[in-house]
Amino acid sequence: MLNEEERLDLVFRALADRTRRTLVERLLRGPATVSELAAPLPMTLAAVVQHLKVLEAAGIVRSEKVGRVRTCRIEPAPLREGESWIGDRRTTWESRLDALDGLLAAPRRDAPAAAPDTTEGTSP
Amino acid sequence: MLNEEERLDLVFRALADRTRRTLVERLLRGPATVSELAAPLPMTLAAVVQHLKVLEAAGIVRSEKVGRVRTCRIEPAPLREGESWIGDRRTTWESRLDALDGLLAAPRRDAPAAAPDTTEGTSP
DNA sequence: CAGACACTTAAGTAGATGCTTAACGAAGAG
DNA sequence: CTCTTCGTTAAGCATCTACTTAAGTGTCTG
Repeated sequence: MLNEEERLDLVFRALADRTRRTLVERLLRGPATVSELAAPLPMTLAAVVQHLKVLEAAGIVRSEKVGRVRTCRIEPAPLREGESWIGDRRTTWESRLDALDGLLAAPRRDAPAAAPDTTEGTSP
Repeated sequence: MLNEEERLDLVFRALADRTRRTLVERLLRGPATVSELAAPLPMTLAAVVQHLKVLEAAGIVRSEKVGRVRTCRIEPAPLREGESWIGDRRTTWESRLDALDGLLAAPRRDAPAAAPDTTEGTSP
């Protein structure tokens, strides 16, 4: 199985291509066959199949073949994982800013005066 | 200037690498110089500089040189843009599922019976 | 000034990506 | 059974990526 870092690699890499994002948006409206997905796109069906493999490797798309037709649908969990990774970090960032704000807005006499910059800096 | 699609390409591509995600996490704790960022990583400083260029191209990191030292910090807006792209799509997906749920849970006699599958499908 | 320091840039390389064409396999339709 | 349709697979190709080493450029420091 894949660990979290590997899954994030695959999810972000999958989303880092306009064609693949277009495929995702199409699939949000409902399942579709490979041909249906390829039809509006300015490339060969073979190329679309390759993009779908990238999305499947990331777990974003699941597909099933019936007869000669493969039907694809979205699997939302990996998208949620990518969204959360960013969201968690953004939250960290924002609460760090709030903490700094607090320090600047209500400086206490008994606390050390505000440092010139932020939290970090390699100590000598 | 970059349009939205190009910005998303750059943001997701920037996040699709474990080393760059590590750099982002380090910078969330506060600004850091190039050497500080490179120190814990198992690669040359030159490689780290190249990763930082990718992050800067995506707008995720901003940096400023004072004397011979370049200090880097996070710029949260592009992260938010990536997060929103995913979030908006996930919301679409979830409300689509809710709508389907509603149809299945409370089928009305005066409405057409539930279709075998979901919304879409190329009509004959 | 000399030398260390903090990058910067350039060139090279192995491997991945995003496509194409082309040949094939298997399922339905006439 | 033949012909299309739907998809798969392989090969090839130009480009991009993630590094490396090596040779700079400016900036402090003693």
